[in-house]
Amino acid sequence: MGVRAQQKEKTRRALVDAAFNQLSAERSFSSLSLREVAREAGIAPTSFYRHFKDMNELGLTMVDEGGLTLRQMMRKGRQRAEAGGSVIRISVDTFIEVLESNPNVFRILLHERSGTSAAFRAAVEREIEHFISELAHYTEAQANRTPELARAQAEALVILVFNAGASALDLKRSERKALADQLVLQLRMVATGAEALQQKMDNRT
Amino acid sequence: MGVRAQQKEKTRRALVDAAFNQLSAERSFSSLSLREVAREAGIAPTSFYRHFKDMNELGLTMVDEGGLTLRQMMRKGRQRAEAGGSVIRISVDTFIEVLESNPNVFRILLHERSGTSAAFRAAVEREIEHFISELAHYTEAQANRTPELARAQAEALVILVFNAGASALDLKRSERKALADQLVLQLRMVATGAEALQQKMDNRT
DNA sequence: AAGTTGAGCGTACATTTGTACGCTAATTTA
DNA sequence: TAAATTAGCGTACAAATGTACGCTCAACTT
Repeated sequence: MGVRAQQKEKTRRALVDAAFNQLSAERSFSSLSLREVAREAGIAPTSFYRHFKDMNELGLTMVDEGGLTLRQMMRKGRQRAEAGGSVIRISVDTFIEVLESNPNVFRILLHERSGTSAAFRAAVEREIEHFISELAHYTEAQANRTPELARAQAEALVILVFNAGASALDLKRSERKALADQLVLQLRMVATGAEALQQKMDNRT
Repeated sequence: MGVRAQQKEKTRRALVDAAFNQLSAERSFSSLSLREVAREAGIAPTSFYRHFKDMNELGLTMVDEGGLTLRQMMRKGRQRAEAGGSVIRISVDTFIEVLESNPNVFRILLHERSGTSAAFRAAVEREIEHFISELAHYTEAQANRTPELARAQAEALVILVFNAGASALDLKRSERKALADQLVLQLRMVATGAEALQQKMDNRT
């Protein structure tokens, strides 16, 4: 890669990072202005356009990138689970850790999921869908579920986890422990219930 | 109430209604400007302040009012369920109807739940909490659950329902049917799972 | 009847925003 | 080496926003 392309990439990163850094509990992506992001990245407002068509394009980039980061981290955590122990417990703990080290990635996904732009909502849904289908395949193989049931189960699990994540963002570290415990209980409910429904169906035939 | 107070109340309503009417899939509350709302309500921008300290105060009013509306409608629907039939199925159908006739009430709750203002998030959480505790009490009595388990179950149910609601807002009527079916399945999972966990606990003693 | 209150208005202003346009200077290409 | 490309900048402008201020006049109070 030439010197020029390298520098361009660097500036682009600066923009993405600037945007991520400006996110907080009080500041959503859609409340950021192009000028603010450019200012934080240390470039002139008009230079922004050399990298993104508009703020929307930057936001979609962030969603994609964020979703990828999250999935990579969760996958790493899953390897821990293979060493033995409760899959649910370990996954929840991993999730909380991921959440704590990437709160802003999480925030943009959560907020734009119910956001004002169809493109954003679709992008977030796509990321969540990745989680769901990974999990559904896992469960289908592991627990011998009907595809339909596996899908419904996986979706329920992911939704509960994400929602707990949203709550966790507003909690102190000490309160997060209780939240995690309650989440584990709920996930067990779903898993147990899915198992029971599956057996009922199997016995019918 | 005097003529004067009556007129004031009327204008206040016009403001609240104007704000609700401007909400849509493409327009969130936080993207509304004070001037837009005033314009739609047919008053001068500066007159807005005779009714609300700022847009924040208007928004909180809308959340409270919206939550109340939703709960009243769901309660009415529950009476239908008492006539017999699956509680879950009837509740889900009621919910979809409520959603369809009040999409904007729903939108503001969903969006501000992950919003940028702590006051908003707290207000929405309060409304959701109402749903959860109503349901938890119902389950505790009906199905003889531990308070802890009843709470976890109720929370899981409400979260799944709200999330399905968020998805439903983006769907055509025909696709909503499938969504409702999947939701029913998930709710049954939780209910069945909770029952199984409860029995396991009971047998331990 | 006289005085007070307050809802609604119009004017005004400082800020912030997105973006069009044309320039510069360094890198890349030929 | 000469020509072409392009990242980044500065200037400029129209549009929109929140809100301060002071006025009016109908409704209420005394």
